[in-house]
Amino acid sequence: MAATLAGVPIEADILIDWFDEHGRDLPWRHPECTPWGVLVSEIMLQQTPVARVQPVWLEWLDRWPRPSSLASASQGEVLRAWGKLGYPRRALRLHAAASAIATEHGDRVPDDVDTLLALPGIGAYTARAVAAFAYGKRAPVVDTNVRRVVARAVHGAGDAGPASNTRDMADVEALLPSSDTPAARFSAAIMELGALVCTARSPRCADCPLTGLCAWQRAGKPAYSGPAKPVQKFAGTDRQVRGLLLDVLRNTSGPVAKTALDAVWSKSGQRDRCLHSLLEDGLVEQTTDGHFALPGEH
DNA sequence: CAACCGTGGCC
DNA sequence: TGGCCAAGGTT
Repeated sequence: MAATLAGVPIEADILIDWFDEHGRDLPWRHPECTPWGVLVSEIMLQQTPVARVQPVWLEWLDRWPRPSSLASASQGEVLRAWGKLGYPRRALRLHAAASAIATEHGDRVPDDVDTLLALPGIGAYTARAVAAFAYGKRAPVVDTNVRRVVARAVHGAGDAGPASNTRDMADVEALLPSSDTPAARFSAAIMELGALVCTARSPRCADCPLTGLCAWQRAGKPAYSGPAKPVQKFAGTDRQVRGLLLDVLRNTSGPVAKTALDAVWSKSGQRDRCLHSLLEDGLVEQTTDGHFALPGEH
C-alpha cells in the first residue's frame, strides 16, 4: 500500500521542488538563523500558530541572541516576553533549557537527538526538528502536519488517527531520503505541505504536487472513519482561570494583592485551586507580605 | 494511554 | 455560535 511512495528519491524531489517554490519565507528558515533561533521557534510553535509566533520570535532573538542571554534573564521577564503565546510553562522550560545549554554545552545548542531529548520541554518532535532544521540532519520529524499527509498520501485515510510515536516515526523513516541534506529538506517540505495544502479542514488537492500519487486521492477521498478525536474544552476550565490569573500579573509591574486576583473569577474554590497550581508550577511566587508576583520579580 | 496545560481565529 | 484547529510535552 505504501508502495507508491516507496520510490523515495522521486517523491522526495517532487516535495522538495514544491517547497523551493511555495515554502513560506519565515525568519527561522533564513540561512543566517542560528540553531538557537531554530530551537526558540520550535518551542514557540508547539500548539501556537505561525502568525502569532513570528513577532514574538523576532523580539526574543533580538533581545536574547544566545542561550546564555536568555538564561541571564529572570523567569518573570521571560514570562512577560512570552506574552500571550499560551502554555506559559513552555517559556519556563525554554529558560531552563537555555541555562542547561549555557552551562553544560558551551552555550551551543546540541546537535544530536538524544542530547536534545534530555533538555526540558524538548520531546520527540522538537529534538528531531532541531537536528534536521538547525543542523541539516536526517531524522524522522513527525508533527501533526506530517501525520496528516502520511495518513492521506500513504495510507489513503481521510485523516490521521490517534498518534503512535513508534509507528508514525517508522512511517516517515520509510519515506526519508538516505542522506542528511535531502532528508532535512524533505522534512521541512512535507511539514509545509501539510500546513499549506494538505490542511485539516479543506485540503487544496488541486494545488498538491502529490496529486496522482496520493492514496487518498486515488481512493476517492473517503471521509475519516477512525475514532473520534477528543475535544478539549476551554471555557470554564482551570486552563482559562490560570490564564486569567497570570494575565493580571503580566499586566502589572509589581506584586499584587490577592484581591486583585480574586476579581478575575467568581468561583473562589476553583480560583484558589488554580492559584495554588500556578505556585506549584513556578509560574507565580508569593512575597513575604502575602502578595503575588511573577517568579523573580520582587 | 489519557488528561492536562493557553490563546485566538476561523467557518 | 461554538466546535475545531494550531510546528507538542509532561505526568
